[in-house]
Amino acid sequence: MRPRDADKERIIKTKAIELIVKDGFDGLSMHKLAKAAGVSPATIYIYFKDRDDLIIQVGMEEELKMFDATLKGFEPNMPFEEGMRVQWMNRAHYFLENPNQMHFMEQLKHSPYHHQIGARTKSNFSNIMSQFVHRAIDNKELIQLPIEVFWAISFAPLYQLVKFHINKKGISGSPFVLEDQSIDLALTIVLKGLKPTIQ
Amino acid sequence: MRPRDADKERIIKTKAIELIVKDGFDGLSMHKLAKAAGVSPATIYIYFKDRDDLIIQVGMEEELKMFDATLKGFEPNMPFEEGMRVQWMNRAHYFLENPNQMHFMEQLKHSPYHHQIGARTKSNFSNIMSQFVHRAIDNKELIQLPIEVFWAISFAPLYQLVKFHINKKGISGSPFVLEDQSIDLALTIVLKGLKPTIQ
DNA sequence: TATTAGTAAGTGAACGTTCGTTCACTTAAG
DNA sequence: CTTAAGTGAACGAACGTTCACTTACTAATA
Repeated sequence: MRPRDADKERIIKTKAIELIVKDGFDGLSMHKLAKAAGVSPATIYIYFKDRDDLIIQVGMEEELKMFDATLKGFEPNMPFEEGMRVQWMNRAHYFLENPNQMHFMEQLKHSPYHHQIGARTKSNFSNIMSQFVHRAIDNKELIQLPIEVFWAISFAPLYQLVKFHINKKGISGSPFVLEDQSIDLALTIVLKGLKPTIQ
Repeated sequence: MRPRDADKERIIKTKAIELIVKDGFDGLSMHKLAKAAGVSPATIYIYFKDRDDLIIQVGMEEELKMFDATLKGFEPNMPFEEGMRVQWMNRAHYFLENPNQMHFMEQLKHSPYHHQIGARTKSNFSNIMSQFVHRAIDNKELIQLPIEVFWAISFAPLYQLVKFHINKKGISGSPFVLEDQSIDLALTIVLKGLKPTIQ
């Protein structure tokens, strides 16, 4: 029997992300995707059940890739500040090197597809983060707070900075480039807010 | 001559937001919108040039409404902490009371339409914020930082918390409800990070 | 005040196009 | 030879938009 061409699935997924980033979910038609990937429309249906399945599979894969990149060199029992620094740098570099993926995931996150991608991919990751946070609180390296508040303060600023960078525009539309120096500054401020005051 | 029914435009815009929130930009078809609004498809084209124009007009209107709500009781020469508190509470309440609008704007912000909505609506707002920030820095109520870093740290956490609330899910998909207490805690942490350390 | 002419609001059906998906078929590798 | 990969053409449905038409209101006229 004839084996699958391993590249086909890869290029379909890649082009799907490109099309979505360029034109939104509106812009992802199976005909356009087929043309962009250099395959027949029917070929896409060998790899994916339908359009929704394609989007969800791509979304799940990208989410897992991002979690992987995020956790590189990270241990939940690391000292708080060190762990935060590893996470920030991992995320910052991954997103800056993969702007398409970042942009795609942000669109996905705010679309109705987000609900269908799931708990399964996130649960392992959030267990690790939960361990990290609770250990840091127990060690008095981090003030006591709900995990969502921790998350919002810890990472939302970084995501916002990366979004400014990817859009190449800051507030009011002025040109913006994210430098390591700004990442450092932002992380320092966040840590200052999160660490217990020494008494 | 026959005057326009003022309600028609209103209901078309409202239903457009509802449809986009429910099904994404994919889900906004002119036929579905017409049916939802109880008008003929052709009627929509009396008020809007085409589908893109509709989305952009709705987006601009919502952006202006949000800026308005945000700036209620706010003065750029307010003391830093007081100004921050006003902004946080304005935004929090506006979004919590208008979850559809919030959700719509977040989808818009991450879509290709965002680029077409404009500098014009944002520039006035960001001038005011810029004044506020620079005055606070001059007064040593706020450490020196680029406006984008300020923005990311100041407001991205609030937006993230509101998004958790609107999705009714926190990290790892566990149920989440945003309480005033968490908003206060988050703001306190943010302020602690942003204010100069007393020496 | 009653009538009417003028005009833009508003419509349902229809346009051509593009959509997601399938099918009958060919190709290539085990 | 068998089997699944891969195809181009074709399907009905839905898309954005327009058009010929009716409706309802204003304002001028009588």
